[in-house]
Amino acid sequence: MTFAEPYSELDLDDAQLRAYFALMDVAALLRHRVEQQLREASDLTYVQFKVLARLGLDSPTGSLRMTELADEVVYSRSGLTYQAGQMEKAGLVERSPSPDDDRGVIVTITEAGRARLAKAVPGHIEVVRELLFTTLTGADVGALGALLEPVLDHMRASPPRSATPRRKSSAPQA
Amino acid sequence: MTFAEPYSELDLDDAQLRAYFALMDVAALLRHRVEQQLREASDLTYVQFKVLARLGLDSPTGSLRMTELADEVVYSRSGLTYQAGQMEKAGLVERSPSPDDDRGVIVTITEAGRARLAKAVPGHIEVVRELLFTTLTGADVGALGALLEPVLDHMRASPPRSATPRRKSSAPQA
DNA sequence: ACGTCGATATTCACATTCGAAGCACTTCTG
DNA sequence: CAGAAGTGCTTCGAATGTGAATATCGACGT
Repeated sequence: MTFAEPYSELDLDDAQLRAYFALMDVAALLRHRVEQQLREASDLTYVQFKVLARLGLDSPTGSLRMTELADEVVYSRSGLTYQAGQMEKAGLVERSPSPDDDRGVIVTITEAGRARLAKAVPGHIEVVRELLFTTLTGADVGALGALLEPVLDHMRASPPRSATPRRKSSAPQA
Repeated sequence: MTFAEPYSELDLDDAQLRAYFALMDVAALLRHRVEQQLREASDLTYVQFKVLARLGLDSPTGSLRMTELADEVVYSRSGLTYQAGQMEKAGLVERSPSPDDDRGVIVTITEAGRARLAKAVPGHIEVVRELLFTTLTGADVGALGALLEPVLDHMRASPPRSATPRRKSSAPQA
């Protein structure tokens, strides 16, 4: 895959293309495999796993607001509403109105949710270790993280989009 | 997010967790932004863009078999059938029976498809450059590719799954 | 206090994807 | 060559995710 030729100024060089494709493909494949493993071993989606992990491992109280979860796990509010519904039906989480803010909803992991999470974690880790880390040395892993974390910060900081600032277009005609 | 505590043996160390999450989050965010940009600028999906790029830039003849495309772009045959249908309806590709193999189908990019691709490429590159490459030096880019490509090879080589080889289970009692 | 604006969550219609089943053709085997 | 097994693609049903529209509530200025 080469975007070459007619776009000289805008082109990405070969190393950039390789890095870009490798990144996207590795992540997509890894996610696909992880998803399979979770489905078979614990009947969970990757998204559901992330929700449970966030609630059960990172939150002292075991609960978080819908919005906060949505921003981390999915790219739309409605997507989380759907998943929260599914997981509530399955008894993995509970929804309750926020005490401070009457329009807020707080999601809390249940005991069953914690159990499911505990059941899922080892297999999940196993897949990640096998697929992602067997070919990487300890130094590689450190380097990879060091390379990607600034990128992540940059992405989170940059505005979602709108107004692609085309260089010195004094007045966009129509 | 820490998978720590009760899974000592199976745990991932901190550097591994950070690399794993950074990788997944960077890829997910990048894909989301790219998808937005493509949608707005050229009314294409990421998947559709990949199909057009593969056909229009990598293939001398501008055509490939369904299966080949499916393996690269999506994780199921039916998924590609759907997209091929959409793109054919939009006039971006054509489907014709394979000469060698009467059950095979060959997808070919049309002139309109090439035009759409040409229209989409610069903006796509712009987003990738801005989001992924502004914080990386030339050396970083090389390192990232060098780190990830072996991983990709490893993943593609390892069997999709089935029979999780549990160490020395002499006979699976079914 | 009132009205406006922004934020929160949900509902709805729609698009995309997957897996299983089915069809048509090819290849292998006897 | 005939039957069996395998391939390539499509159809179908179900699951998931998104954005737009909606309803409710909080914050703020007048």
